[in-house]
Amino acid sequence: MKSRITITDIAKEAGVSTALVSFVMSNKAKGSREYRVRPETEKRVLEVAAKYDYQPNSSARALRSGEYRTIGVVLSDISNKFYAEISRQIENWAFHHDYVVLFGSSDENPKKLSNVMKVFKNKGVDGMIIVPCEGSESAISQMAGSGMPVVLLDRDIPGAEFSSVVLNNFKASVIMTETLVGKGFRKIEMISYKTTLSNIKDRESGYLKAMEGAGLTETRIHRPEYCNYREIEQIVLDAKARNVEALIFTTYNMSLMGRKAFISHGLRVPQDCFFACFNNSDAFDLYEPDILYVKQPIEQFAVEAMTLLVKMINEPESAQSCTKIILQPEVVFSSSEVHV
Amino acid sequence: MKSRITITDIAKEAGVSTALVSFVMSNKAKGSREYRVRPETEKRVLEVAAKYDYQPNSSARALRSGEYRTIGVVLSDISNKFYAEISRQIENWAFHHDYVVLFGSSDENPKKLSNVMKVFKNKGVDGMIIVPCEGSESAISQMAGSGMPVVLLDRDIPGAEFSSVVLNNFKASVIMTETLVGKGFRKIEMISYKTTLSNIKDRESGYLKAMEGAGLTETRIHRPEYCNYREIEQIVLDAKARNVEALIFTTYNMSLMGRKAFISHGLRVPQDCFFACFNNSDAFDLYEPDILYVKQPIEQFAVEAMTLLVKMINEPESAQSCTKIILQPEVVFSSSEVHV
DNA sequence: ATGATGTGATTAATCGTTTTAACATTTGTT
DNA sequence: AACAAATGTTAAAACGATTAATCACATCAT
Repeated sequence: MKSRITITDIAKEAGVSTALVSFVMSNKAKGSREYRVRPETEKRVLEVAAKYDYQPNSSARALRSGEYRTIGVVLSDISNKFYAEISRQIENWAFHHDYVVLFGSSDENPKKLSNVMKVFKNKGVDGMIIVPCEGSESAISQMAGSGMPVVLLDRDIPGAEFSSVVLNNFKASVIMTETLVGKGFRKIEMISYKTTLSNIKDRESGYLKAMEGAGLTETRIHRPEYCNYREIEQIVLDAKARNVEALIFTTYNMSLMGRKAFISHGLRVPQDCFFACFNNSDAFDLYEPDILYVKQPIEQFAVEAMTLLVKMINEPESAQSCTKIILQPEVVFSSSEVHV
Repeated sequence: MKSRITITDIAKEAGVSTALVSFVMSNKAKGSREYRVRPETEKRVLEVAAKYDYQPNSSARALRSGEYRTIGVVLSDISNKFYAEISRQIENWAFHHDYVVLFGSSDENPKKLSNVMKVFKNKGVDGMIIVPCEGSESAISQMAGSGMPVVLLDRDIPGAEFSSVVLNNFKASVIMTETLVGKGFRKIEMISYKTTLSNIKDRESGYLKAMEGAGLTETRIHRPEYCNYREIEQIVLDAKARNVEALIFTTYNMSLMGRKAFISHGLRVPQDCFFACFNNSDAFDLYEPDILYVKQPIEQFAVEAMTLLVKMINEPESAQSCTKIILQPEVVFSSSEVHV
């Protein structure tokens, strides 16, 4: 039973000290004047390491150096398609940058979010990417305050000093509304919900701003109490009765329920009422080429967030100043393409 | 700048040795005769630990004990809805059992799968849950052979001695086919693809078996070369021309393309041709209450796999014998319910 | 009184790295 | 030639836990 081979084995076989092996393996400052290892020694060590497929023990490394090369990601729900896709991109980035990712879901529950963060911190992560939920500000604040690099994703907490990567939801909403106006619709309403989170609030103000800009004073934002199907259905039916020409749904789940209501009651797009939303779904692509939606730059979300986070990790002084990255939205019509 | 507090701090404050603190914290064999700590001492240690919110450093613990309390999960693609939902359940189970989960995607590429497994092993996981892909047998074999507990999920590799948790795909396919026969269809065909993976092969044999059982000799399994939309579309159109009464799609992606083809060419379900598949989609629920599909027991997948894996981790002797868990399928009609 | 047994707690080695400080050796400068 | 600076390399001390071995003491049967 040959057990795992260690740095000592390599050092012995290469005829050098463990320190040298460590220097070579973690080729810190390689190329700089600081890196002082004779090329032939380096070659010898590398050869031995390769021969035994030596990989430094990450626990030992983490224990000694305090670097984990692990990122914690807390989403509201990883089974939500949007977050699942972001997770995929984050994982991909991490894989290519020698990081490893822990995923957790908050269920939109601040207590759960706080617990998951604690578990991650305790487990040892160098930083966290968080999709904040309603009421999670203090927990996140505490975590960031304890020195943990944190980047908010998708949603920002207005007024709070966190680094974040979010879509320009305001602009997206403006473009979307203007597009609808451009198609000749005048009676446009929005279905949203009561929240303090930035992404939704920005979508609301974008709508109002664009309506005002178009000289349309008749605006309306519905904010159902529980956001369940019955409420959404009621709003849709009511809108139809009042001859609303277009409905904008601000969340993925509500837009799914909205589509269901449309279909159940035979509302056709675009003839009866136009349908616009902020996240695409297979369901829409498949059946309705005339839906307007915001194309989320999934990969960019992941890359920007990870890059920013890693920078904060590596340059603690930069971690103090908070950086807000705002991604450009793209508003498109459902492509009718099936992506597989 | 107060740094992380350690076991030594706790020991000092409680006036005991670090060993004692360790005993108390990891209350091994609590209750058994082995656990020899005076209750009042234990209480004192616990109080001090609570006071400082002490959490043992997991790197140090892992380094010394070899236990990571971390599971590696390698799926084909975490952004695939089915796997995203499984991930959610796995994460949930882990959270409640004090484990943490690393997720990775193989992209159905055995080389990538092998790399991700290596990264996970090197990072330190106690065991892995793997969705194998075509050609990954040797890599998984090697990993399992090196002593790493491994449980296959969703797909099994026929003939290989791996523990696994899979659906009874054969039975699902039989039920599905019988249901279609029961609805009066006789000309039923299947759209599958060339593979060695168990789940697909079982679906094929289930279909053939049920058809034979019903005395229907006219069977046909299509196996498109590249499984792209053009091929699927062609098969669907051809089937329509030949008055095929029902089509069974064996994979999620192909069923999406199939639906697309149905819709593009105005085929209605059930009037023109019936549609059956093995994974539900939002898209189907939303628009077609008459689709037949296999309801995958998502939570059971996760719970069974994790339970089995943890058992293998904790009882190395049991890890030798391979356990195959077969989950019961449920075949249902698209519910027309929107789940949010 | 003696040795055996049981109980509660401690000592110190160990896990596999990283990293600081020091040690040689070579090179460069005057 | 003498000393400084640069270049390679190493010894040894961490990092923060776990755990085998040991110890000190009390209890108890003989």
